Amino acid sequence: MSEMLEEIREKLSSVGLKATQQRMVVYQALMQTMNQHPTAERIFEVVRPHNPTISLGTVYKTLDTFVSNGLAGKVASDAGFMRYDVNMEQHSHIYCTNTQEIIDYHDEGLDELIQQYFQKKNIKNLKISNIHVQINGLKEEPDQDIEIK
Amino acid sequence: MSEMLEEIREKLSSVGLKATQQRMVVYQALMQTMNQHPTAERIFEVVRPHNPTISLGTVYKTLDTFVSNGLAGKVASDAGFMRYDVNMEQHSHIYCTNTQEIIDYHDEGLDELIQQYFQKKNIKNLKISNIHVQINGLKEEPDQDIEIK
DNA sequence: ATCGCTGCAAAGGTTTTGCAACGAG
DNA sequence: CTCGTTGCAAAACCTTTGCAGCGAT
Repeated sequence: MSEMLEEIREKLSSVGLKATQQRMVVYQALMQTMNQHPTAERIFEVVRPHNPTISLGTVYKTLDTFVSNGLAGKVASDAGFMRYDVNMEQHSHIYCTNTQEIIDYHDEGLDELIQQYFQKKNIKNLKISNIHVQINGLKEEPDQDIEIK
Repeated sequence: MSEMLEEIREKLSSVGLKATQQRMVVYQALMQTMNQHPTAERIFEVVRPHNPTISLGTVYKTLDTFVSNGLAGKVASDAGFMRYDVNMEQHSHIYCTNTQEIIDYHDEGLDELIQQYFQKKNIKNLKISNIHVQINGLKEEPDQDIEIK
């Protein structure tokens, strides 16, 4: 079977976690639904059909385990529930007001620009760990993707 | 008494809302605690002593009314509850990892810089409505304020 | 064999809702 | 007077917790 399973297994053991069935499938589901920035419930829906005995509580626990071990991120959505993200690289988000999508946006040029801006500014008593840009907007053609050149 | 009450009354009627006692005091509390980005519960605590009959449910309803009428903003905190903000000008937030504070940060230079950056970039199918910068960091001296020159 | 993980169900905390009584315009 | 607003309590919602049994190392 795919070497992806092996990769996940390694990822888990690299942070000292047992490679249980549940963790394997939750991690896979996170990867599959990465661009949806899924909720715990969503992961549960994805995983359940092929793993009928997994419980929602376990999904929550598993996701939190990933977060504490740096394998995933967790962000509060404005609708009041949590969304998870396996994309651990520095990146920003584009929120589509009309389609409700959250699109990952990685742009080194922008990151550098902002870093430099703050270096020039003289900020006392704040050690900046990271900066996150949230772009709100709407798709003019909801059915089509956003193109960035 | 202060002309502030009159200002609030006007603000309410300008969006077509009745100036009830409860709305008046909730709005005042929002202003008083502006820099704390209060939760509904916090507003309730502030308001309750002087208004012993107001209920938490009313605070929630009132805050939501303000949000739908553009009188306040609502943001999900990473701890899983909502925080409210009467500062309706375009502004960014500094999150202090150690003190849990959320500090308003308004910087036209930064806003312009980012606007220009995106104008130069050629983005198709996205109409940007606004951009919000979230700066995460920690205070080196938790007891003292952050200074930005 | 051990110790951590899972599943279940119950509890927790925040926010919403339904409805009768109230009050601002 | 009228219709929107309030207060209360119950419900809804998402997430966490406790614990007995299970399973990965």
